[in-house]
Order: sequence, then structure tokens, then C-alpha cells
Amino acid sequence: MAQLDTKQALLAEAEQLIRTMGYAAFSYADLSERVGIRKASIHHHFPTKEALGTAVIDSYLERFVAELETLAARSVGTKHKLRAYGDFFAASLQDKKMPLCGALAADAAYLPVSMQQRVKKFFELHLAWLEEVIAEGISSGEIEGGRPAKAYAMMLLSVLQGASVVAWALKDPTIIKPAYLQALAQLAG
Amino acid sequence: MAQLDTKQALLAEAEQLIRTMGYAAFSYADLSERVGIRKASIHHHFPTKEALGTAVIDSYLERFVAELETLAARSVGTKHKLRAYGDFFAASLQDKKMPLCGALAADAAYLPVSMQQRVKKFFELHLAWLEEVIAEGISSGEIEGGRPAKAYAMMLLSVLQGASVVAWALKDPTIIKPAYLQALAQLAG
DNA sequence: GACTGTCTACCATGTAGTAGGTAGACGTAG
DNA sequence: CTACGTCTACCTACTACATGGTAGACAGTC
Repeated sequence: MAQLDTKQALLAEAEQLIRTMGYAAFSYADLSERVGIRKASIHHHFPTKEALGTAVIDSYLERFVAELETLAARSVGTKHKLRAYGDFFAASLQDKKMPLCGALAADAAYLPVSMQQRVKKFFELHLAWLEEVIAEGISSGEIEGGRPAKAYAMMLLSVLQGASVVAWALKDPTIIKPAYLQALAQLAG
Repeated sequence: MAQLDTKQALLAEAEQLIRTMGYAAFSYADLSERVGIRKASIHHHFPTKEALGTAVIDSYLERFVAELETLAARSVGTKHKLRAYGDFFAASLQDKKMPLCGALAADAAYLPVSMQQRVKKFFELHLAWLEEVIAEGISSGEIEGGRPAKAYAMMLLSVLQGASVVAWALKDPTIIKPAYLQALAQLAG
């Protein structure tokens, strides 16, 4: 039990640190202080910083995959799904954080390859999900399909990521949702 | 002459490094290697990393301000201005970089306040410019004004920033322009 | 002769990571 | 029931190296 708790705590705190300071800037010392175990003990759970980093992304990715599946299954209607997607994303940034993969992308050239690949996978996954949902909406006639679903997907993902960046810099998380809804309005056929 | 050249070289290389690895990850050692002077000599031009950091933002900001002014003056028509804005922005990311302030925003909690303020200023400046141009287009009837200019401005800035992040992670800079044009299509009254 | 730009040589601190040990939990064999 | 070996989670104490930054010398230029 202790093991699982500590490991989860390490993952959670590391994610928090990465999403506010970036991967390069956070250190085992920071982490040790917050979790309340010694620096060396962290190595027992995650032998290297890279291992910790990939584990953080994996857990984040897992959470998103689960949510995307639930969302696709539960919600009815393309517009409703897309709105719920935005809500979920925005909720994950509530308390003044960056989206994990946005934060990581900035340090990309410094990241170990294993982490770069996961970040890439994260975005590909989101684009694929959005594209599918939108394509569904187009073929069902619920939304207007003047352009390929891919184009809309890319726009929506970009607006969410970008709004997070701007919101974080301006210290005003309330601007994210309206920006997304504005972009979404384009699909209201 | 030597001084100016070296100083400019330092600024340029530092910008490049920040835009690929982030502020926290780049070091005086990296910089010294690229510019070809010793680490200690960098301190002659920029006494601290913070001073270098703020100088990099200032020079970046200056360039953008100049371009925004030219753009506002030279181009005719709101749509043309907005398209030119996107072109300029996209051009600055051509060779696989992040936009400077996007890269910096990710490390925000780690940055000295002086840098945070400048990043904030950068985004405010862009939002103000976009808002003004759009408002102009609305009042002249060139574009549709169903929503306040502010909302469109935020969407356009977000989409550019976000597309840069995604492009950088996917290592495909060609996706930026279409994403922006897609968002822009909403203003085509 | 002062100033500028660079150098070598250094420093204190922080970094990820290692070595080796300890205290307790757990199962198993006598 | 107890004694033994093993495993887990953590510790203290350390290493090697990178970090931003400093001191002071030296050559060239105005």
C-alpha cells in the first residue's frame, strides 16, 4: 500500500511541477520536498528522471484516453461531444496549470526521445478522436462540412492548446472556454 | 563593432536556444559554444541570465511591434491584414522553432518576474492589435460582427500559438497555416 | 592612460544518480 | 512458535559533473 501511495504521489506532484515550471526546470529536490521522502528514495520508484517523465505522460495519456472513450460513448450528438471535450480539457487546467503536453512541447529539443514520442502520440490521438467525431457529424448532416474533418480537428485542438498558453501567461484561465466555443461556432451548420 | 556583433550574436543564439529547448534548459555553456566566446565573456555583455532573457524578449517584441505597425499601415483591408499577420507569424517558425513567448509561457512559474511581465505584454500587444484590426473590419462591414472583436482576436491568437505547439511536437510546420486560415474563414462575412 | 572585450582560473551551489545500510513485513521450514 | 532468508521502502552519505557567476590578468584601441 505504502508503495502505491508514494508512487502515485510522486507522479501527481511531478505532473504538477512539469505543468508549471517545465520538465527541465523541476528537480528531484523539489519533488522530494513536496512528497516528503528523501531524494534518493525517489530513485527507488523511478530509477531516472526520464523514467519518471515517461511515467507521468503515460498516466496523463491514460486518463485522457479513458475520458475520450467515455465521451464518445456517452454523449449523443457531435456538437455535444465537442463541447464536452472542451469542458474536460478546460477543467484540467482550472488551477493555473499548462496542459502537460503543451508544457513538454516547449522543451522538446531537450527531452529524451522516449518522451518526445509520447507527446507526439498524445497529439495524434487527440487529432484522430476529433477527426472521427467531426466526420461523423458531417456525414450525419449535423454539422456543415465545407472542409475536411481533419482541418476542423486541427483548428479545435490548436485553439485549446494556444488558449491555454495565452491564459497561463495572462494569468486568466477564464479566456480558454470562450475561445474554444468561438472556434466551435464555425461548425454550427 | 566587435561588441555590437557579439551582442547581437548572443541575442540571436539565445533566442534560438530558448525557442527549441526552453529557458530553463539552455545554459551559458551551450551559448558560449555556439557563439565562440568563453562563458565568462558572456557576462560582460549580459551580467545575469535574467538580463539576457529579458533582452531576448525585448528584441523579439521590438521586431514584432515594428512588423505590426508596418502591417497595419501598408496592407489594405482587414482580411488582407489578418492573412499577412498569419504569414508573418508562420514565417517566424519556419525552421522548426517554437514562438518565443509560447516557449517561455511553459516555464512561466520558473521565470523571473521581469520576464513574466514581458511575456504577458507580448500577448496583450498582439490581442490589442488583432482586436483593433477586427473592429475596423466590423465597422466597415468587411467582416461579419456577430460577436465582439475581442472574441475573434483571442481565437486567432490562440490558434496560431496552439498550432505552433502541435506542429513542433509533430515535427510538421506545414499544419500551422491551414489551421489559422480555417479559423480566419469564420470572419469571412 | 583609460576603456573595452576577451581570456584563464576559480567558486558555491545544485544536479541526477550511486553505494550501502536499516527496519519492518512476509512467507516458509524446522 | 520461531528462526531464517528475502523483499520492500526508505534512509544517510556520497560522487561526478554542470550551473550561473566572480576575480583578475592581458591585449588592443581611442
